[in-house]
Amino acid sequence: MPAADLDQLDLAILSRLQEDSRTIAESIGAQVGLSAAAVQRRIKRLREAGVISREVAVIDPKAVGVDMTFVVSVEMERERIDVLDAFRKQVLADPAVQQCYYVTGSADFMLLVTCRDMTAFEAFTRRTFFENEEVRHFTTSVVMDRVKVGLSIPLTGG
Amino acid sequence: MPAADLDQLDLAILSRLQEDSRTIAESIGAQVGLSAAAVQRRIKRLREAGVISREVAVIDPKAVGVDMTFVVSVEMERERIDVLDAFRKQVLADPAVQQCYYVTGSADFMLLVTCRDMTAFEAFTRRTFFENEEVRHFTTSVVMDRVKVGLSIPLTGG
DNA sequence: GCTGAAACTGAGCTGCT
DNA sequence: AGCAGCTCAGTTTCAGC
Repeated sequence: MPAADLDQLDLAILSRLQEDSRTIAESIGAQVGLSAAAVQRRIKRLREAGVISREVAVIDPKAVGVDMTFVVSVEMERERIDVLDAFRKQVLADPAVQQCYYVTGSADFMLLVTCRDMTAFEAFTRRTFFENEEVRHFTTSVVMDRVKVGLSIPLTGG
Repeated sequence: MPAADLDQLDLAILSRLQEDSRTIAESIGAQVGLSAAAVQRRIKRLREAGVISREVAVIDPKAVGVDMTFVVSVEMERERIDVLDAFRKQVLADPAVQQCYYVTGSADFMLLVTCRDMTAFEAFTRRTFFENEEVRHFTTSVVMDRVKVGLSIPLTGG
């Protein structure tokens, strides 16, 4: 859903909601100079237009005993559409894979993987890479610190 | 806030909320076999305990005219605490940086950067890398496809 | 068209059992 | 934990700009 025409008020509303989706409309309205009802109407439109694609709870990984994060770059044997699509489907179905990007450069895919422990990660590498003939090479980096974690979009400047 | 003691009901609730934080308690209760009030009480506890760290709106980048994503690996000149901390602060303050991880391996940091266009990305590389004496090397991969984008935590198995 | 005000609906909260 | 009532945010209606 590309290029909905958004004015400055919409951007201000989005900016607040991507920080905290539970912010009440009255608070946003007070900031941007709109009534609560007007803000809610805009939010509803933004949702229906797909500008707000979803609203999610972010869970502290440590609290649920998932404490390890890995950045994995993957190089496929051949860049064939069916091979790439098969890999896409595999990572989409794998709950350990938080994020997957198809990228230019020497690597084909960049993965962000979370696991309970090293054993779980080894199980992941086996099912994802070693048992896949089409994976030529993969490189793992262990995340020591999640310096910044977000899905926020830069709405101003950028 | 590590290792709150969560039972299967809590995990089921979290599982729903990290997909859609607007799911009403009654719907979750019907699924897990709890009253709406009980679900709401648990959600409140999960928030207060920090298990649910935040609730955010996910915005479609294309809808706001931000259409380019990059994966950037960064190698610092020296691994000194003050140098690393300074870089941390810089990326935390930069709205173009969605995610930043401090990692093991040849690279020191992995960044996920979103920009409106190539010009904006060039401006980012200048202010972040070229004007920073401590950055030895950086490698950019252009994201061609966001195969999977999420912050969800694998609550089962994993 | 989009706004603000007010009435309506519905979900979250709280006290009680 | 469940139930019932209360509270408050979101929704809809309406009139006005």
